[in-house]
Amino acid sequence: MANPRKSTPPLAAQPPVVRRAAVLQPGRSHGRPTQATVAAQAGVTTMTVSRYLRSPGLVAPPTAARIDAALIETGYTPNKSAGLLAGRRSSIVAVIVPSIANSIFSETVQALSDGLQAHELELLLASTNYTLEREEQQIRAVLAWSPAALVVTGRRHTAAAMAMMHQAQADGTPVVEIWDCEASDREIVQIGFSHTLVGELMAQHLIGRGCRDLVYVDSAVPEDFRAHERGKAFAKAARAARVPVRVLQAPAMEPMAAGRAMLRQLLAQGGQQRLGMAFASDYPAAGAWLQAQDAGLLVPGRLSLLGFGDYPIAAQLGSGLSTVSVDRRGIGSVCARHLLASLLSPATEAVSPRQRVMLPRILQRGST
Amino acid sequence: MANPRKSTPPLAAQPPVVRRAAVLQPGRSHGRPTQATVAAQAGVTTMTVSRYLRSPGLVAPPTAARIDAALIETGYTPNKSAGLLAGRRSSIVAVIVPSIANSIFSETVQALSDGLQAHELELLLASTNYTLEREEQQIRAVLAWSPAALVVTGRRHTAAAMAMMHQAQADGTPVVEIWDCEASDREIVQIGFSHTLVGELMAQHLIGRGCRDLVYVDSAVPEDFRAHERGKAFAKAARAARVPVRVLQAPAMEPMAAGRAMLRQLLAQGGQQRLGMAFASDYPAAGAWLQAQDAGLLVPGRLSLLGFGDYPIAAQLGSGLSTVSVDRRGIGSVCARHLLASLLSPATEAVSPRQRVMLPRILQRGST
DNA sequence: AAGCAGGTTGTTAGCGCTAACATCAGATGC
DNA sequence: GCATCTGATGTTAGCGCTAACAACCTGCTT
Repeated sequence: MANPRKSTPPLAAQPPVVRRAAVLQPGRSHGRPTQATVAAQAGVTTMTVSRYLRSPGLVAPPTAARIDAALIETGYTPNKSAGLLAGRRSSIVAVIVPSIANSIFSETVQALSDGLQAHELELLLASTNYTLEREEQQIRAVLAWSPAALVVTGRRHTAAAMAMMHQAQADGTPVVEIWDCEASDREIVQIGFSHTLVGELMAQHLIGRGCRDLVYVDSAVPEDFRAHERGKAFAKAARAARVPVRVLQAPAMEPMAAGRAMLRQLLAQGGQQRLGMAFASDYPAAGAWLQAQDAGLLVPGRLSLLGFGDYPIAAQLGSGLSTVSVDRRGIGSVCARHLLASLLSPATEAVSPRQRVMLPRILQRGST
Repeated sequence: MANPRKSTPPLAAQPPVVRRAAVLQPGRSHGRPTQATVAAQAGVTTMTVSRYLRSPGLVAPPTAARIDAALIETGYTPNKSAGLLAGRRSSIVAVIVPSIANSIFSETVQALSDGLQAHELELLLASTNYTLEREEQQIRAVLAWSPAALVVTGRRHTAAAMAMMHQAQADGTPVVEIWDCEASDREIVQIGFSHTLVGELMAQHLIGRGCRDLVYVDSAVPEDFRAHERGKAFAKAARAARVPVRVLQAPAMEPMAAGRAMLRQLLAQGGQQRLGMAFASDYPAAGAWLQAQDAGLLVPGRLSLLGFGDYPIAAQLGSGLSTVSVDRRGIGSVCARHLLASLLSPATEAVSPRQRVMLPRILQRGST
């Protein structure tokens, strides 16, 4: 196979420096340096480069030094797609939340991200805008990246989404549902808390504080199932205690403004009983608190306000807004730990508890 | 090469149904159905399946129908890694923000995500926790996925990060800096606003409202360069107008609480001039507003408060908190549009404006 | 009847990387 | 001195998909 022409310069003649543009075929390559570029530079084969990158201990120190130099000189960046395709080891964790902007989830995502970063896992984030249909699409889309794990929000999904989740789990991909913890007949790990329990606690607290007319101000978002579920449990618990209760849907506007509007509306209707209002989140509750203050209403005398989420604002309003504290960051960090554990030892995954229940707590402050 | 043994069953003998588990080699395949599975089921080659998936118009209707059926029956999920490797067409947009939890960025990310979703682009999100070093790592990590585009926050980066960004851009990957718009000698597209201008506007506004003692309450985060920059410009503008000015760093605590603490501290120091406080964001400003109210301080008589960001809370506090409105969602949607445009026609990218400047506006409300 | 356009499908090769095995020198044991 | 082992590197073959092109089959022209 040697070139017959004598005048051909010997192949061994070291070219000065292997440059970026020196692509072999102009065809399909995109010009970025690959392991082959590095290998040529270091005078080894790609396998040795690959080996060095993944387990440096396996290559001899002098070779390692040459590869190191070549890595720097070429400015090599690994190609994860190729690595994933060849090695079937993914470093992506797919996370699907209803909303990125909503701080209720973003803190959980942040904690999850923090927990995974140390282990070189990256986040593929998708939002559903509170739509099951969109969630199904997003699950389908992220699964195409063969993620190392899949994290979804809540326990309600379309049938197709459910099927994909089970399929993924059967294929060995850990699947976790966060922010909910209820139905336990399924095989999906859940990390969160019971929204039914939250609703009950909220009702009990307001009743215990002497409220004799209860209102739950529900989320205006149709597919915010968890808020609705809290409302349902709230109403049920109130009825069980024979306290009049209404579940009202907040108007579809900015949450704090919606809280103000709801209180205005209720006050316009009159009623002399001690009113207890529970909200789907602290924001409308804070709005109502500000509205009550502007109206000179006695809180918690005439009106008790109870939020949900323990956002910073709740602690800052006057003597404080009572609320339900749920460990938003905790869900993310527990999830991260769970994923790391089951990725490291897939066998134990089936054994580990199917649910990680976090306990919501009522934080009583000045508003109740 | 034919098998010499006569008794070998003919290879052409059609197996009843190609099932999931029927992998050819037990070796490296992971069992998920591939285009080959679908192709076998539909009686065509993988190329036809691939073609159908990407441009259905190119395959004959009867074939299309068979492939469709096979797709459903096998439950095929594409493998994006393989597609990316073979086709060099990425559907990932990498976004790097200082913090996911911070709603200042999450709304931008949400808008960006919304803008990209219609075009089947997905988000690879990474957060730097306000560290340039971490940002560099994250850029390196996301580039390994050959993203279709790279979005980073701000214009300050490590030298290595900068080099990677320029390299990526040279390789044809659009790179955008969001949330800043200042240095224009570089080749990176910027979408945002001038934080210097914001600082000047804030100072001018407070001076114009009669404040004769100015304070800028700066972010406690060391690498929140943009907040510092607003503070610097604020101080400079105040000095130019010969108004006494201080730049104080907020204590490292929850932002609203920090705002309260700062006001307490300032009041303890005395001073009778009309005090004008500007904040790095609406949250500490809101904290100070609540603190002023608790202390019975006359706002805006004795004290003027000016926030930044126009968060919902600013509009809800009593007669309103004056603030600087910046189009957080707008940055994301403009960025999405820009990316889509330059991905569709890479040629025009160089021609298009290097900066998309958004204008901050002072929203005067009850607090100034 | 040969040729040719146009639509449909197949063949080949390779994207960049890694698993599994093969190779080969040098060190060790008996 | 020869088998054996060990450590370092190379070879081969693919992961699942797609670009480029080749092949084929109509139907239609000349």
